[in-house]
Amino acid sequence: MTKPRTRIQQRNSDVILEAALEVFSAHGFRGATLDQIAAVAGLSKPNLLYYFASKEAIHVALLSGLLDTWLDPLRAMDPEGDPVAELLAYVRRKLELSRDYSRESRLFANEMLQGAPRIRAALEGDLRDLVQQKAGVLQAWMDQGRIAHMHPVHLIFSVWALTQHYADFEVQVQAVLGSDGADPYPEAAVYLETLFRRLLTP
Amino acid sequence: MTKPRTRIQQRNSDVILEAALEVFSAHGFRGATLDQIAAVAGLSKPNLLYYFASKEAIHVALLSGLLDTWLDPLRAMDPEGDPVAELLAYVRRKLELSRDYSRESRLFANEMLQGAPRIRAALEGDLRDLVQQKAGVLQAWMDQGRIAHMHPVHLIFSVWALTQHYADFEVQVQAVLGSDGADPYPEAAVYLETLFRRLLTP
DNA sequence: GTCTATACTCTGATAGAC
DNA sequence: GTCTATCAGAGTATAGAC
Repeated sequence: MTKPRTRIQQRNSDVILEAALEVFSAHGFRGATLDQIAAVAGLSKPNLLYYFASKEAIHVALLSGLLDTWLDPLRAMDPEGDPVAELLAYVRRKLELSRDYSRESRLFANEMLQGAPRIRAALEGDLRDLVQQKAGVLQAWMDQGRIAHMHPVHLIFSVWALTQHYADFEVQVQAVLGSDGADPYPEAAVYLETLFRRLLTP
Repeated sequence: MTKPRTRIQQRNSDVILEAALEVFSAHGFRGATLDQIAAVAGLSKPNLLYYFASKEAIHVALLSGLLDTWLDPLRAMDPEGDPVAELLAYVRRKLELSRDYSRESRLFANEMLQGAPRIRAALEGDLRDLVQQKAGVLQAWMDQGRIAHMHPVHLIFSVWALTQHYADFEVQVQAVLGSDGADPYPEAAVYLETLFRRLLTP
């Protein structure tokens, strides 16, 4: 990862990362080539390697920080708020992430499928800690009878699985929902709100 | 795809496909190399290419037929049976697939993430038709008041997303659920049965 | 900072002996 | 049918001019 100083350097760095996101998310790490990234970025291949030490370095730069963004909606879940409202807001924000950052979702999914070689430490550290902490919050809400009883960690998994599905399996969703290129997200938002409302009501 | 005649040919074909599944599911199509597959299969690289015309041919051989296996549990959902029981049985069988065929699940997920270049036709044909047909069955059950009202296609997506998550994001599930290498599937089975029971009850 | 040219490695596929 | 040896192409990274 480079440490850009000037505006031009910052801008080119950003252009490269944007192009790399496009290519890595669509083809995976090995499937992507520097030629493709350079073409999308509108730069020459050696110029990419002037800003980043290696292909691997570009990939790492993309992944680091992504997990944080990904977990922000969960972090935002307020123990002092209304349980059902907090959870529904979490689901809604997570679905918006899937819609607005679907490439990031697929990049992350690619990494998971391959055993998370580059971010396993973060999974077993920050991610695990945050989930366990929020699971405690959920458990307290259940004990107070404010939401229905269930395994709190699997409940969080459900939010992830159901929302990310629309980004990661976008092709399949489109193929099934029809020939028309209609946006499935409004329907999904309504559906998921209904699902979680029914699930959580004590 | 070769057409094996003798038992030895059949057996080597199977050994190659098993090795290829192992490697492709862990690294994706481009990430996998014939050297790796040959090593796992215990054969030489040219010998692989005696049985299959190319790397691509091995991959296609794996994918074709996989979709069928994957959809069998949905096909088995009986319009004449008890709605809630049929759906819960579907969820249970799908979760068992995730547990017993997690590599196949990841192979499939890899293909989806990259836009399903090799099976898009099947998605827009057989898959779409089956889902639409079963969505009709679900809709009828809802109209009869036997299960709660919701979007039937998204309901099917939910089954897929929730069950496949345990195979595709296995690393993350393990990382979060703990240091102990405990099997998350029994818990998941109980959790998902509760979830769908609550969701479906009118 | 950016480019052209190129070195070098990896990998899919083939040739040909046995 | 299976192997060793090898080719040809792709792809990462570097050298060096401008």
